[in-house]
Amino acid sequence: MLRTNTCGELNLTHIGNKVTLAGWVQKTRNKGFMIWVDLRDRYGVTQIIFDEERTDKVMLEKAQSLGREFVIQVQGTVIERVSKNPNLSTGDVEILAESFDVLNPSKTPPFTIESETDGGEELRMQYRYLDIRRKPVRENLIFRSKVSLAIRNYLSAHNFIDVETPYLIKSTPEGARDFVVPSRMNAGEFYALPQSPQTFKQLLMVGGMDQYFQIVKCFRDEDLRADRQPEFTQIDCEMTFVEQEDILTRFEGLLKHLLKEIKGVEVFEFPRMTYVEAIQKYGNDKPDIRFGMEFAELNEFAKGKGFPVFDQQELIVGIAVPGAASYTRKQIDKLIDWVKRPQIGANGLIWVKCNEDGSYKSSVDKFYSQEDLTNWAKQTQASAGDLVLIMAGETNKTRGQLSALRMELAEQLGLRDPETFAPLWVVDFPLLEWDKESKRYHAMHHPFTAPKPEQMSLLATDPGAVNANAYDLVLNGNEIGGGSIRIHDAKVQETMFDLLGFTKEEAQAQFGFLMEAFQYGAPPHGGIALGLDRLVSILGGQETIRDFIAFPKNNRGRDLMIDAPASIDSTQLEELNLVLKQKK
RNA sequence: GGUCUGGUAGUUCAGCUGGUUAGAAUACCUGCCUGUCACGCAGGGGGUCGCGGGUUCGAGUCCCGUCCAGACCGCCA
Repeated sequence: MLRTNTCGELNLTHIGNKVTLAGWVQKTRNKGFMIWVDLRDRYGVTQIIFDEERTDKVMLEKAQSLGREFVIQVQGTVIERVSKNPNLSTGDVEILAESFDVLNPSKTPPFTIESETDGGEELRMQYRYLDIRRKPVRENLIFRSKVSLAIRNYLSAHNFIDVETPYLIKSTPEGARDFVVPSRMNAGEFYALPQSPQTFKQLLMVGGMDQYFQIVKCFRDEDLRADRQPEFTQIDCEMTFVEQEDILTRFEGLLKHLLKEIKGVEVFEFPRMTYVEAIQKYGNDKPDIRFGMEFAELNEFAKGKGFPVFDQQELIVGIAVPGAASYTRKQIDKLIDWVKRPQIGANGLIWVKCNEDGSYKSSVDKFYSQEDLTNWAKQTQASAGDLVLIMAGETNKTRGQLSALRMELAEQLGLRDPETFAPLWVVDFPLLEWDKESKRYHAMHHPFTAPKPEQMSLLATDPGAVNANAYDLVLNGNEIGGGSIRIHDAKVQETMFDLLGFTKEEAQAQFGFLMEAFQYGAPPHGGIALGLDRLVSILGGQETIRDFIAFPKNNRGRDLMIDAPASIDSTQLEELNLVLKQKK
């Protein structure tokens, strides 16, 4: 071993010990008569001291040349500090250096290796190995490892078996765009990287594995966001002989376990909300319920009073913003500008101030009486001092816009406390979704999702009205997981493919293996997949997942460090049968 | 595919309605400093203002194009 101790463990109990430490030079402080070196490793920082009285002259001089991020090995004695540093776990002691070696010098790093670095995003990604030396990133990765272990422990304790499924599989047109891998040995043919191990985990159930899990990379070739990477990690699970309730209970248990183990937070039973309710009350299917501001539909209280802007609209809907009645004209105008931005695309915003004296002041006083405004306030559950904000327009669009406004206001008002955890289940998703562009139904979840058994007959008459045994786990306004009870009957699966516009031949070509498997005693089964990156970042109190991934890609899918993707040479292309060979 | 924001010293940024030699902080280098820990003090080096074109007597600043980065919409079963 090149060291006897780490840089994070020495304290007063080690006084007098001869130790050898190895690590990176975080910083040197040179007073001439004395040089302090902060030596850093994964475990912490320990101060090394060289001084003109106790240190050999040659060594003192050599210590002057130590630069940031040099890797050194130091031998010395643990001594008590004259002036201690309470901010450091090792702050009571220091190492009086007796000898040291530079194991490897370092160029001056392009940004400071500090918690509050001066480096921008792009540079940090380009030199990610330096970025990972920084405490926040390092701790995020350690945190992820802890969460991951807690998940394995919980699932193992509940009899789940970890099984690996293949990465080189077959492309299917449903769902996200696939990443594709050319096959050298099968000219002109391609593998696809899995968007999820969906069919394989179902086949594991047919194979009698009973309860499966895998913490697994999945790949989707779609545009990225702060919380979306082209390759991401899922906690993929499937259970046999279960109903929806069994899965909700088990995975509610998992999240409770994580919150308790990792955050020390006790959460009681998760609320359940239907998809329809979520859309009506929050304008989206992943509501943040850490705060109120629920939607109130005001059609019957606002139409027919001679205000033309409202009269012609499909939906009039409002929210009460707590304590915002004191907003100035300027502040309100800023909100109106915000919703009018092309990203939101609203026409405007009607406001009502609920004054402390019980009166109302609004932007539409010309059209509405105090009584009307009282009704609006009542519907939105506004109390004195609140500001009611109202939007109107086409139903889906308006809900989406108000939902964006609700989140923005909550952000501004500090209602999105990262250390508060408000999980819930959203249930009863529609089975199918009508796609205007392709003029056909799409599976809302995926094509293997089972319809509600009692609605089976509707499948033939009114498929759009059928709900699925599908559910999402939502945490603080983020979808962190989703799943369903699956179809295990070959005939039902065939009907489903038919509804989704597959011909018999297409269904057979793409999913024949699955429908065949269903004919050999496939058991009822269902499952769920949770996004690990997102879950970890939310538990870690952050919005972007990138700093919980060791080597993430940027918003164009590039790895700035290794500079991928990159072109490949013509020999490789030829081998893969991607270009025609030149005749010689 | 679209909308928006940004690109100026190693780095993070400032630079007004276009006007002499483009600044600050930090990092880096040198010197000083008897207990530092965001050390302090004095000094120094460091710039093709992303790239290309245009307008102008004059462009970091205005216009067009382009590249790069970030956020969002579409997309993500």
